[in-house]
Amino acid sequence: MRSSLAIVDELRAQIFAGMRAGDRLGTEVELAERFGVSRITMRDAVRALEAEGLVEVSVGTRGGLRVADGDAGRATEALSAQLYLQELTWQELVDAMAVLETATVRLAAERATPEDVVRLGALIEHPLSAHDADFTDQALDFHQVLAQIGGNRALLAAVRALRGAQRRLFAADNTADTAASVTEMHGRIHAGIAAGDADAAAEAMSEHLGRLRDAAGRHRSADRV
Amino acid sequence: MRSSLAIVDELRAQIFAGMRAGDRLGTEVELAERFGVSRITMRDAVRALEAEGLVEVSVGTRGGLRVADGDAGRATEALSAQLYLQELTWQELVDAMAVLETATVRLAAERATPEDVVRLGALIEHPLSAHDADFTDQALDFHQVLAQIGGNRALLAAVRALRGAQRRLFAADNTADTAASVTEMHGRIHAGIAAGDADAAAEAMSEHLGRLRDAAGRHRSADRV
DNA sequence: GAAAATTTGTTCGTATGTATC
DNA sequence: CGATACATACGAACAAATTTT
Repeated sequence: MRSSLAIVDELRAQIFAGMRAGDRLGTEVELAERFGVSRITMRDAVRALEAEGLVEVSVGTRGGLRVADGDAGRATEALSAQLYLQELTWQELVDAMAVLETATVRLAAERATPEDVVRLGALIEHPLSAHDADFTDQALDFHQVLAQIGGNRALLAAVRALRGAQRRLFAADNTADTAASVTEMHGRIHAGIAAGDADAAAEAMSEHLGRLRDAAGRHRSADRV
Repeated sequence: MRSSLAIVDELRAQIFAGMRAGDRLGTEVELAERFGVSRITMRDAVRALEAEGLVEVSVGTRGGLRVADGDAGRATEALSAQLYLQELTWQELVDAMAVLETATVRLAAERATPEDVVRLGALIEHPLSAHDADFTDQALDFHQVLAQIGGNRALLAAVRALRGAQRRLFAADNTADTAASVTEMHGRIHAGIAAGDADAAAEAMSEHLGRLRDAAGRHRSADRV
């Protein structure tokens, strides 16, 4: 058994037992001494904690380890990678999208500022064509910004975590038809958000997802994504 | 800039460019040579990839780095920690729960096997009292098993990711009244699942969440969890 | 702005534990 | 059981970055 794992567990527990973002944990050398290991072993633990997004490391005087201020980005990417590796079924993915996206689009419609409307609009202003490499990413950005505008960080993280699986799926399924449909539906969703009409936006989202489900889902509902 | 970070990025990209669980990435020494760094620097990258749950490391002949088979558990815990550190608002948490739990309870009602019903029932058979240290954990287990039965791994991961924030919140809000309400509502949800009645189960869940919202939410809707 | 102090980043060499054949 | 391949772990040292003086 690797001794750095025990250190990771102990420091994680320490953080959860009341520490807050920004609190100091000490330097590599101090911690190595405290746990009675070499600096190399301590570094193993530090890298793991850092990758988990739990600590931040800085060099120089007053540097060392600090409790990270929550940035779910890294952890969300890791979860996204896991869902990708787990090879979600098409069914699981569209179901999860339906649940999350109809919720975030309603929140977004209720809370969008004029700046938000502009930011969202920028993502549909210059629609890409189906064979453009960035097409899928731009479309996914639209949904992510929607979740951002919704303002619920837990739901935003969930939407982001789907990205890995979505990319694999949608990139494999890019026809001119679906691209046109996506562009049209995003436009209607944007209009609903701009008008502050949650029902209209949710209705457009629902139709958008329904089309995605029909277009590719018919012949692969049991397939892995 | 740390060179191990570039290595992490490159290997992550390589994994996403078509590799699958179990595929070999090489040994530490091979990879260190390939990237032109020392073994220690390579180890930094390995620890980070491992903490992200992307690779698995084994010793001995035929050992080295392999692409991990997706186990979302680790990444989900990391995300849970992040949402904890971000200090979600009470509002964000109950909204996210409402979205996720009403979806998973419906799926569970549709798909539960007799064994699932028994497993879920075991969690409400011996209700704990409010001052019991495990009360909150048992209640959260109930929701988690519900999501498991639902069979959607993306939604299950999202439900699990809320756990850190939920624990902090509910543990601080344990009165005998809420405990009684939780026990009663879980019982009704279980009955709905057992009967395969998605509407009844969803209705009970909705009331359950509504009570939680009312009970503690009145005086702290803007508070951090 | 320059020098000093602090701390991580990186390297080499070496020894040990562990899994596979 | 022995040989091999591999990660784990240690110590000493220098380079690079950052903050304080």
